[in-house]
Amino acid sequence: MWRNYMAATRMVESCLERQLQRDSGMPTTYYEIMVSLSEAPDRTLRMSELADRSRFSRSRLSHAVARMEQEGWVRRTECPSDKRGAFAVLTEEGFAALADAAPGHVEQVRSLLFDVLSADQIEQLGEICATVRKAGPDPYGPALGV
Amino acid sequence: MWRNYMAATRMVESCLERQLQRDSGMPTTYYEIMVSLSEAPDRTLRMSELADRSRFSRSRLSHAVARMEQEGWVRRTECPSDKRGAFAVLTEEGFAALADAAPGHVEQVRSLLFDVLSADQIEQLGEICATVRKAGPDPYGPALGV
DNA sequence: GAGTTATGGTTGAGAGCTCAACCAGCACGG
DNA sequence: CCGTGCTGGTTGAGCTCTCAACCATAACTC
Repeated sequence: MWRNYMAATRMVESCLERQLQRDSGMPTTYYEIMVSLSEAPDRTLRMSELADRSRFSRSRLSHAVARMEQEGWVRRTECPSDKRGAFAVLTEEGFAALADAAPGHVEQVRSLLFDVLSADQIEQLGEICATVRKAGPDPYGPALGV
Repeated sequence: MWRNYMAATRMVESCLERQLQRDSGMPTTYYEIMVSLSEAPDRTLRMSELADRSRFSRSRLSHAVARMEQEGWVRRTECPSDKRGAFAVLTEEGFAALADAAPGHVEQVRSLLFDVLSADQIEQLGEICATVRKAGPDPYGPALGV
């Protein structure tokens, strides 16, 4: 059962990663960051807020945003009220790239998971994931600040 | 529900990776490779066989084994019947390292997943994973030979 | 206010992964 | 046999991720 779990989750993850990389030239990480930004007011978020939402370490986010910035998808601006702080802003290009990537990605998710499961199973899986998530350590990641 | 799924599976994966790396200085990848080897007769497997079992690309496996070899956990030997071929053999040190790592890892799996779910849920999850896995592309990875 | 500690964020080195290119050795057709 | 194509496996470049160290600013304490 455990091996089944590993195999299944790995497969899903791997397929998603591959599809997104192939069709849109971005890792799922970046996709998720852009999704978070796109949902924020002004498509803008503090770096740390963004890190918390996506459950990424600050370091990881910093590297990622650096890369995305040079891709033209994101811009950094400084925070007036706290001079250490930084905002990340999703650019028009970024939004466009996201809009372009989304349908394929969503479709992949559907076809891998939702299409093959019964309504009951989807419900069950939701329940299970919620439980696991709540039971787990929080934050589970590289102790907050890293 | 989808976000729940992502959060939960990521959390599990991330915790496992971290625990293993911290306590035994190896990524889960290597752990799995060694498990496969430890279960094989003579703790020996052809590279390609090993790749198939762990669902890793040949390239990935090759890099991994190279690293593990210089860690002293694995040895390569050549195949007499097919001079292109190579065997990977789990060394005594490798076996010891695995034996050392296993309890903590297993405990982590239990505490993250099995302890928090009801027997029914575990059953359901098993069913779900089996379904997803069978429905997915096979092989899903970097088209066989890469 | 001055010194200390905490917080926001970045940086660099090291490690693993992917992808594409590659080199052997094998197998098959003529 | 000899070429042509497969198969087993390796290699190197480029990318992301982690971890630890770091800098600057903010907040707290006396």
